[in-house]
This record gives sequence, C-alpha cells and structure tokens, in this order.
Amino acid sequence: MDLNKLLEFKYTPEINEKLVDYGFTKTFAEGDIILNENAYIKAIPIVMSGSIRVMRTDDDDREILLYYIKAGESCIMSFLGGIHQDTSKVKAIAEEATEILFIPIDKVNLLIKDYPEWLDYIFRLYHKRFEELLDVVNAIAFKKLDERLLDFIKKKCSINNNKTLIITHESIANELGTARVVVSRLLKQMEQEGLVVLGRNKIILN
Amino acid sequence: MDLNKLLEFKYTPEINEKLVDYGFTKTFAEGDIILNENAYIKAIPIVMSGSIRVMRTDDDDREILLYYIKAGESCIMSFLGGIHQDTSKVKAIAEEATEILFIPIDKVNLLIKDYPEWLDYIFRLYHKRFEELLDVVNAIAFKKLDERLLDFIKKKCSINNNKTLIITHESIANELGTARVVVSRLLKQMEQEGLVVLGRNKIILN
DNA sequence: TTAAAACGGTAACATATGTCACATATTGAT
DNA sequence: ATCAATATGTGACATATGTTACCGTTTTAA
Repeated sequence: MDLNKLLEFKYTPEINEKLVDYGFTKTFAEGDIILNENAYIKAIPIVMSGSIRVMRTDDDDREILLYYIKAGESCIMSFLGGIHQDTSKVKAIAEEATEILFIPIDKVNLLIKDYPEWLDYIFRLYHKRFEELLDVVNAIAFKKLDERLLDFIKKKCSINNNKTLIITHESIANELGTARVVVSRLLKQMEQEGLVVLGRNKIILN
Repeated sequence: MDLNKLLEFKYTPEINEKLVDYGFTKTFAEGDIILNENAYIKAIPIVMSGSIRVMRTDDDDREILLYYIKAGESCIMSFLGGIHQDTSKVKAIAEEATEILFIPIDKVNLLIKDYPEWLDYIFRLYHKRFEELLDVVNAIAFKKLDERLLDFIKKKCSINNNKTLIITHESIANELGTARVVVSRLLKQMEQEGLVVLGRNKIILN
C-alpha cells in the first residue's frame, strides 16, 4: 500500500511503512455506520478509498450533515477524541464502499514525535474541518433552505462527478435537518424553474 | 509574569520563560476589535486576562457568535491560520478590558518541537473549540430562538459571575444573528413568564 | 436647556418552514 | 396478480421569525 498520492504531506518511505505497519484495514459498505455517537475511540481512521459523511445528531433523532471525508483524509474529531480518551460527538457513515486504515491512538503519538510532516498533516486537516464547520454555521444561520438544498445537490454530484443523484427526498431531509415534505416542495419548485429534473429516487442537475 | 495558573498544561519554568521571552503583550479595551475577518495572522494570541468573543460574519454584515475565549486560552483559529499563512475567517472582539500575549508564529513552531506539553495544550484547545462549534451548529439547527436567547443570557452571566447583564437588545440580536425587534419581543415574553426582569441596557436573570 | 441619538415597546404584516392528512405512483415480495 | 411497502405530490394550516413603521422614554451632546 502506497499512501504517497493519498496523503497530502511530503512523502517519506518511512512514514508510509510505519502507517501501514501500525495500522489495520477495514472495509465498509454503503450506509454502514463507522462511528456512532458516544462511542469510545481507540484508533483514528484514514480513508483509503471511498468517502464518509459526518453527521451531528440531536437528542430527538434529528441529524444534520457536517462534512464529507474523502480519500486521503482522516476524521480529525476522532483523532482529538482519541488523544483525550473522549467519546465521539458525531456519527460517521460510509457514503459508498469505503476502505479505511485505522491507526491505534498510541501509535499516532509515536508518529507525531518522530515525524513533523505527520503533525503538519494533522494540523492541515484540522484547519480544513474547522472551516467547513464554519461554513455549515453560515449556511444554517444565514441561508434559506432552497439555497442550502441546491448547494447540497451540487456537492453530492461533485463527489460522484455525476449529474445524476440517486437519493430519496427523505434522506435529503435528514441530512439537511428538515422534513421530507419541505424538501419535496422545494424540489418541485426547482424543477419548475428548470434547475433540476426529478424522478423516483433520482435528481438530475441541469 | 507566571503562566502557571492560566495555562492548563503541566507547568515547566522553561516554557513559561520562553513564552514570555518570545511574546509581546498588548491590552485592549471593551469593544476593541482584536482580529478582523480576512486579516493576515502573524502571531497567535493567548488571553492573559479578560475575555474575547469570536464571531462569524456573513457577506451582508450579519454576524453570529461562535464562542468566547477566556483567560489562559488561545484563539486556535488564528493558530492554524498562522501556521498555514492563511487569513482569518472570523472576527475577534474584546468583551471587556483584555490583556493578550502574542506569540509569533515561527516561535510557536519552535516551541512545539521542544515541548510536547505545549502541543498538548494546543490540541486540547482545538478539541474544545471544535465541540463548541458543534454546539453552535446544534443550537442554530435545532433550537428555537427563545431557548437560544435564554442560553445566551445565562452564559453571559456566568462569565461575569453576575445575575445582571448590561447589554442592549440590539447587540444581543447581532450576536444571535437576528433582529432587534425579535429579541425585544422574546425578552418581553420572558419577563411576563417571570424568567427575567428588564431595564434599559439591563437584564436581570431570576 | 434643547436637540439629537440611542433604546425599547408594539402592532401589523410577510415569509419561510414545520406539520398533518391524504392521494397517487412505483416498486418489490408472495 | 395482488398486496404491502416505499416514494412522492399537494392542500390546508400552524408557527416562528423577519420586516416595516411608528411611538414614547431615556441618555447624551451641543
């Protein structure tokens, strides 16, 4: 396994070797729950292929999408949670078939000590997540649902590099933290405006 | 200057000395803008006394409160921004008279290399901010304004350790990202329910 | 002292979103 | 083919929040 192209930090063969050596790989199918809220964290995950979506859930089962984790990235919340022996505050779900390399927490600390690039990688990811979270705050606080919905569709499409989304109104509603009827209503509107074409389980972006 | 009690990581005289040595101190009055959005970051701030509030602003001047930074804590966004030569995505304002120790970015990197406790301090703060941000997402996404308003008042009170808040409806509205009339309306309601007592520039929590 | 500015109260209304109820269409299982 | 489950469409209505307008009161500045 060669992490060179995946991870964004400067490659050294040693780090690669160490990571593969220390870690273990697991695969997940679409929809599998990788990390549950309040679960204890013993290893931090690096996405090797596929992608993950990270959700925040409310007390009464309402959820909202925070961000996606793509190949080469790590769930940085797990990382910090792991370091501080904390439980997870978020839920992670496989968006598609996904392969994950888990690095046990104690090994992570070893790596930090020995390889500054590794630390830099972690900081960079942290920064990225933080900004994405700020964007979420912005969206919920200041944007209306129709705009958020359109953004959502576009983002999903860009992940698959595809104009056609296979998804139900129901699950869109869940990810945006609203109700199914609301999504249906807005989508119908968008269809009339010519922004999308709708079908059962299907949305085509124009 | 002794940072022992302020910073939460294990104290060593060397770190203390280095920090004071590398850094420079500035003082701010209530309402002073410490960091503006899109400003370049050349040093990371550690709050020695007083407190700061960090806001996210929209394109059209709407703002929303993210979190407070209290004595002993650092604005971690600045930290990451600084490391990656980025501009700030947030705005920081002095809540009260505040004294800040600025550590230049290059020195920060030196310290990380030499003192693992310092790195741990940074990670811990990061974790804290991240979770606070998650709470903000939760609040905006799932809570109604009256609840957020009450939470806001309680939090402000707890900072000053005081049941009386000196603040205008206008500025509350700004921090919550809503309009003045809305805040006035809800406050009046809360007063009728016996939750608070209102006065000009004043809210007393029962 | 007087004018201007800041602060808060309130009504009326607009709009976005949530909720309920029910209809229809599509799919899948038996 | 039939039935059940799932996905969607739609109307009617409730509610939360945003907006505008205008008022009186208090504070501040000239």
